[in-house]
Amino acid sequence: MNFNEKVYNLCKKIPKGNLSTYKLIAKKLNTKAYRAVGQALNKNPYKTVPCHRIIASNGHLHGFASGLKNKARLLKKEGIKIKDNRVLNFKEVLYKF
DNA sequence: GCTTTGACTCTCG
DNA sequence: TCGAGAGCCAAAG
Repeated sequence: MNFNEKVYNLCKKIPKGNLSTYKLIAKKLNTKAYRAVGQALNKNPYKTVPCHRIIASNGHLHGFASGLKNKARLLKKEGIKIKDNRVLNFKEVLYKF
């Protein structure tokens, strides 16, 4: 299994209503390639990967490809509060694997 | 095969 | 609190 697939695999494990960060994923993979994780998710070929559930480590939405508004609304539907591109209840919905 | 770039994060001033 | 620099890894040019 290559690096990207590991990333996708972990993302799919995030339950609905939760989210995670690049940092945690990289940590779980025993690497510090935070940026590589972002790259992999940016152009992930798998529709099954909920890439919108992955955000920056400080709970800030750091710029998604398909528009922050869209992703923010999507997350809201799952019970995550978004305001000004930031996750309000970040600590509560953070999934730590 | 080397260089650049990017949905990142940490540290320092 | 905020910006700049460094470190990290993979993919594209």
